[in-house]
Amino acid sequence: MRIGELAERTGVSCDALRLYERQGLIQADRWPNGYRDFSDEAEALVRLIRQAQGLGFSLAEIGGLLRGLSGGLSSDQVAEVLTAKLAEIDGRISALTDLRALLAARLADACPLGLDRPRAPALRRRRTLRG
Amino acid sequence: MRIGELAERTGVSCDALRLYERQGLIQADRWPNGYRDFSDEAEALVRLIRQAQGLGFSLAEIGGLLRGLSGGLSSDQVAEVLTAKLAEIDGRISALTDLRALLAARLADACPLGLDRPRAPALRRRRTLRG
DNA sequence: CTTGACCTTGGATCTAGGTCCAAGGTTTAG
DNA sequence: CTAAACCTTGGACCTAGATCCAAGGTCAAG
Repeated sequence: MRIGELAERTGVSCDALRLYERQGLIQADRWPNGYRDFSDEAEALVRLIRQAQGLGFSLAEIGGLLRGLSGGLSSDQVAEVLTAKLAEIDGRISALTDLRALLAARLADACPLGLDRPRAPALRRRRTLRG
Repeated sequence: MRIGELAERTGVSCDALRLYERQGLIQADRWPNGYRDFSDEAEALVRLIRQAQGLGFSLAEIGGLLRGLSGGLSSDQVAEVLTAKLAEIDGRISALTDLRALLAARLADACPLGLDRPRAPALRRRRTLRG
C-alpha cells in the first residue's frame, strides 16, 4: 500500500511514517516511480510502535528492539534484548504502582501530597543573609 | 536553602530547578540579595517531580496536578484531579502489563514479534504501478 | 491536455525539557 | 584588596519527535 493508506489506517501522519522509515523502524519497497510500497504487516508494526512509544520508549529504543528482533541476532541475543526490556517494563510497572498507591493514599487523606501544606501551620522563618 | 544545595541534595541541576520554578512546579522565597531560598519540603517535592516525570508525565501535567493539590481547589476538585490521574496511571499499568505479556510470549517463541518474518516464507510479490 | 489527488525530497519550524554561557552581583577566605 | 565560590538574569543552543512548506514528479478522470 502507499504511504497515504498506511497513514489513514494507522492514524499516523505521512511525515511521521517517513520519519520512522528514515530511522529504520519500518521498511518500504519502492514502486518504479519512487512511491513507497508498504506491506500489510507494516500496519501492525506501526501500531506496535505507537503503543511502545506511548509507554515511554524512544524511537531509538524501539528501533534497537525491532532490529534486534528481526535482524540477524542469535536467539540468545534476542532473548537478552527482550529480557532487558522486560526488566525495564517491570520497573516502570512497579514505579507506577507505587505512585498509584501514593496518590490513592493522598486521595483518602485530608492533606494531599503532604508536601506543601505543613500539618502544624508553622510560621515562615526569616533567615536573613546579610540583609 | 540556596539553589545549589537543593541541586546537590536532589541531583537535579540548578538550571532545571530554575525551570521548574518558572513553570510553577516549585516555589522559592528570596533573600534580600535576590538569592532563592527553598524550604526543606522542596527537596521531597523535587523528588516527586522527577519520579512522576520518569513515569511519563510532562512538566505541564505535573504542574497542573500540584497546583490542584496545593491550590485553593475544593476537596471534591482535588479528588477529581487525583482520580483522573489514577485512571491514567491504571491505563498505563495495564498497557505496560500487556506489552510485557506480549514480549514474554515472544521470548518463549521462535518468531519474535511475528510481524516481519512471515511463518510461511512467501515470495515478495511485485505489484507494479505503471512500471 | 488539464486538473486534482497523490507522491517525492529537502529544509525550516515547533515544543519539551533541558544545558551552556556571558555579564554581573554577593559573600567568604586569605 | 583580591580570588574563589556562590548566586542572578537573559539568551543561545541542543535533542527528540514531530509538523509544515516548497518545488516538483505521477497518475486517473473528464
